[in-house]
Formats: sequence, structure tokens, C-alpha cells
Amino acid sequence: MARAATTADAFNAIAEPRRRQILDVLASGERPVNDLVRMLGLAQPQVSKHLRVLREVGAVDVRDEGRQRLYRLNGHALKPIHDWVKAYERSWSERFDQLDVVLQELKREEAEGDGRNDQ
Amino acid sequence: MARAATTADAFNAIAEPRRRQILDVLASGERPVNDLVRMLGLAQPQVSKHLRVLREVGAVDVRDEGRQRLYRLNGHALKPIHDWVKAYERSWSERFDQLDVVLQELKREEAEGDGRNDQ
DNA sequence: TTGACATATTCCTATATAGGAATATATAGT
DNA sequence: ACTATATATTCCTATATAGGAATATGTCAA
Repeated sequence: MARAATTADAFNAIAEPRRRQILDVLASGERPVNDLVRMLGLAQPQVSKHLRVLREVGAVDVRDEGRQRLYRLNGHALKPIHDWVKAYERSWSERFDQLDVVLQELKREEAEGDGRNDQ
Repeated sequence: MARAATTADAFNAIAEPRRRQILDVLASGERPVNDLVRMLGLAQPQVSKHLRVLREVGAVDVRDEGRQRLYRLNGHALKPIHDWVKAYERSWSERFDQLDVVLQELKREEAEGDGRNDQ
């Protein structure tokens, strides 16, 4: 079997750096395709193709306005990624290091309390 | 050009659901390959191959112990993903909705203050 | 050293890109 | 109707999988 389609889910869609760049630009607001072409320095067909993938996974929405097509971010599609990766935050976050220290202390106190029955 | 290699970066590596599952299992602690084989119901060679990809992007580390190889999580490799996706949190988080309300109010108050030169 | 166990690698194939080039479609203006 | 502008689609090709099957490598134990 080959790799899953880029349109299979958001994880596959955003594996491509250009598509992340497109989302980053759209984060600042709605944009026509040509804005993206200019800002990212890509060929127009490639941008349209990337936008199609992003649309298929629900990461962007489109709106017609005259001869332009205005794309806008739909961050909801990225929530599963956020939810998944958030579980690993403790691997690098000082905040969680601190939390771990506190939890360790609680556990130690609890163990000490065992013999003395509370107090 | 084809798609970037799965080993190109963490984004590409974790696009494959099996590899995310492997990381999820390793999050609970170090494991030999056969544990993963049993827990995920995959063929052993496939697991070894997925582990290789995860190793190449730095998401796991290995340690030899007798005839077993113990794999463990290295969450640091996932930080870039977390950092990237975090910027989109406001799209779905109520917390940020609230923050936006506050910011709007501040902006409004500032605008009102314009004519009255401070207060 | 022979055998059992644990893991990695190699070979195979169907499939899906990403980018470039060319072209199609749609809309506005004259 | 014609033209310019904006965007999408199609065709092409090199490349990289993911999984299955077979096999290689490494290590312990008798």
C-alpha cells in the first residue's frame, strides 16, 4: 500500500510545509488566491492545488467575490492535531516539570502519612 | 517531485496513524518491540519499520537490553508541531473567545478616550 | 553448535503525490 | 464579441512510500 492520501485527514494535509505556510497567511485574514501566490512566491496552479487539499480536509473555506475566490482559515480542522500533540507537552514544558515536582511531593507526603494515619 | 520523505521531519512522520499509536503507547513508558506488536496487532516487520522512521526524526530513542531493544519516547521532537498548531488554538477555544472580548473592550475604551485625552 | 527467540532488513508492488507546463473555466470591462 | 484577469484542472514524471513475504542478524540457553 502507498502512503495515505494527503486529503485523508488534517495530519496528512499539513505535512506539506507550503500548506502550513498558506494557513499561516490565512490566519491573518481572508485572502484571494493571487495574494497567496505573491506572498509565498509559488506558481498559481500549485497554490490552487494546495488550497484544494486544505479545502478537502476542512482547513479552509471559500467564498466567491466577483472573479476572485476568497479563502479563509477554518482552524477547527486542526483541533485533532492540537489535542493529540498536547499530551506530549510535558516532555519539554517547564510548567509540567514543576507540576511533576508537586505531584512527587504529594506522593511522598502521602506515603509518610501512611504510618501516622493522617495528621 | 514526490511527497517529502516520511523521515523528513516530525510532521511527515506522524502523518501515519500507526506511528502516532506507537508514540501513544510509548508515552506510558519504555517498551520492547514485541510489546508494541502485541498491543497494536501489527506484523513485527511493520512495527520495526515504523520505529525506524520515528527514530530518524528523533521521536524515539532505543536502548539494548539482552536480545530486546527497548524503545522510549522523546517528546522533544514533537515540540515544533505543538508550537505550530498552538497558534490556531483561538479558532476553537472558549478561553480565547473570552480574551478576544476583553481585547475588544480595551480597544473600544481606548477609542473613546481619544477625544477626552486620557481621563 | 544448535535451536529458540527478538528484531531488522530486503525485495516486491500498487498507489499517491508535488511540481512544471499547458489548458480550461469563469467573470468583468469595453 | 473580445480581451484581460483570476482561478482551477489536466497531463506528465520522478520519487517515495506501506504492507506482505522472506530472510538476515543478534543473543541467550542447553
